[in-house]
Amino acid sequence: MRYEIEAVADRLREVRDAKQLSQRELSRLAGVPQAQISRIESNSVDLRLSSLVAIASALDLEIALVPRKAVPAIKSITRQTTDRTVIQPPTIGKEMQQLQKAIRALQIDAPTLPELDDLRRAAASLQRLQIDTRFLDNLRSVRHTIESANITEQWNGIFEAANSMKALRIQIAHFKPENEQRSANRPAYSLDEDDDDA
Amino acid sequence: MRYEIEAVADRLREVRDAKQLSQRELSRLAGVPQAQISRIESNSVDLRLSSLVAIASALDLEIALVPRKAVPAIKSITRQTTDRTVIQPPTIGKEMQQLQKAIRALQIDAPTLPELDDLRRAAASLQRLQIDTRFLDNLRSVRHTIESANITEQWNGIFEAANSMKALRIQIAHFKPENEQRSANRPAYSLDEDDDDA
DNA sequence: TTTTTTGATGTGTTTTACGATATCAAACAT
DNA sequence: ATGTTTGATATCGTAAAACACATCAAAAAA
Repeated sequence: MRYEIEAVADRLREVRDAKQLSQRELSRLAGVPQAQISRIESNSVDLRLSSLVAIASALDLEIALVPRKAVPAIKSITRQTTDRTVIQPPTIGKEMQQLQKAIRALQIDAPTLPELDDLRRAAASLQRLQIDTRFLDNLRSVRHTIESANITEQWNGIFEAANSMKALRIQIAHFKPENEQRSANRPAYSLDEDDDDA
Repeated sequence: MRYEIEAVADRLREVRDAKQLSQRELSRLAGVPQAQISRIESNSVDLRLSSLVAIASALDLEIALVPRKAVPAIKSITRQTTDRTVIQPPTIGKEMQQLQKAIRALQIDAPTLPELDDLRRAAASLQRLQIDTRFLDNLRSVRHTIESANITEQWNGIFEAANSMKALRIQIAHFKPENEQRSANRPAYSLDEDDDDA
C-alpha cells in the first residue's frame, strides 16, 4: 500500500491517542465498529471515504486536499492549532485520563447537567499545569466523587467535585514553581523507561 | 451522503478543471478509469482511500487531516499557494487550452526533448498575461508549429515554436497596458453569458 | 490477585467499489 | 457540415470493504 494511505492511518491513531479515546469510545462516536477501527489504524484495509469522514469528524478533523507545496505551511498551522498537553508523571497522567473518562461518562448519562461545562473547564485547566505526584490522592478523590454522583444520580455531588477541582488547581499552581519547565516535550521528572540494568 | 464527501468530490473536479485536464487525461495520470472518475466527481460512489490518493496525487494534492478550527487558516494558505490564472477572453482561453494540450501531447511522445521545459515555461509565462484577441492567430500558428513538429518528428520545429512564443510574449506585454487589470476574478472584457434576448 | 478494559484478530454474510468495455449526446474544433 | 473530444451511463464479473458477531491475550485498575 502507498505511503500516503499509511500516513492517514497513522494520523488517525495519533489524534485518537492525543484525545485519549479508546477504540471503543471512538467507535461509539463515529458509528463505526471497534473491529473496523482497529483494522483501519493497523492499515489492513483500504477504507472508504465515508468511513474516513465518520472517524475524522468524531475526532474533530476535516479532510483537506491541499497543494503539495502548501503542505509544510499546513503542517505548521496544524501543529500550532493543536493543543499541546503538558506531560505529567505517569501516575498523574493515568489518573487524569481516568478523570476525563469519568467526565465523558457523565456527559453520556446526564448530558443536560448545567455543571458539566464547569467541570470540563476545570479539568482542562488542570491539564495545563505540571502536577506533582503528591496531588494524586486529591485527584482520585475528585474522580470518586464524580463517579459516585453519577451512579447515585445525586447531581449536587458534581457541584462539589467542580469546586474541589478549582481549589486543587490553586493549590497545584502555588506549589513549587521552582520546578520550572515549559510545555515542552521533555518531562521534568525522569521517565521510567531507563533500561539501565547495569 | 454526507456533505464532507460531496466537498471532496467537488474539490477534485475543481482542481482538475483548474489544471484544464480532461477526465481521460487525468485517468491516464492517475491510473483510474475515466468512467470511475466521472462516477467519483458526480459523487455517485463511496470511493476508497486508495482511489482518492491516486487521483489526488495526479492532481498534485495531498490529503491532510486538519483540526476543524484550523480549517479557515488552511483554506487561506491553500488559496495563496494556488496559482491564480488570468481570465482570458473566451477565444483566447480556449486556444491557450489547446496549446497546453499540444504541449502535453509532446511530453508523451517525446518526453526527453530538451526544449520541452523551455516550451512549458514560455507557455506558463504567457498564461499570466492578459492576452488581446488580436493575438489569436499568433497563438494558433505557434500551436500548429508544435503539432506538426510532433507529427513529423522534426524536433527543431519545437525550438522555433519556443522562440515564437517568447517573441509573442514581449509583443503582448508591450501592447496596450492601458487596458489595466489585476489578476482579478472579474474579466476586463464582457462575458458572453448575457442572456439578453429582449 | 481478581476484574475490567483495551486492541487485535477470526468468521460468515451482505453490500459495494472497481475495472473493463461500450455507448451516447452534447460540446467543440476544423 | 463533419469529425473529434468530452463527460455521463450501463452492464458484468471480481475483489474487497463493511458489519455483526465472537474471542483472546496483554495491560491496567480494583
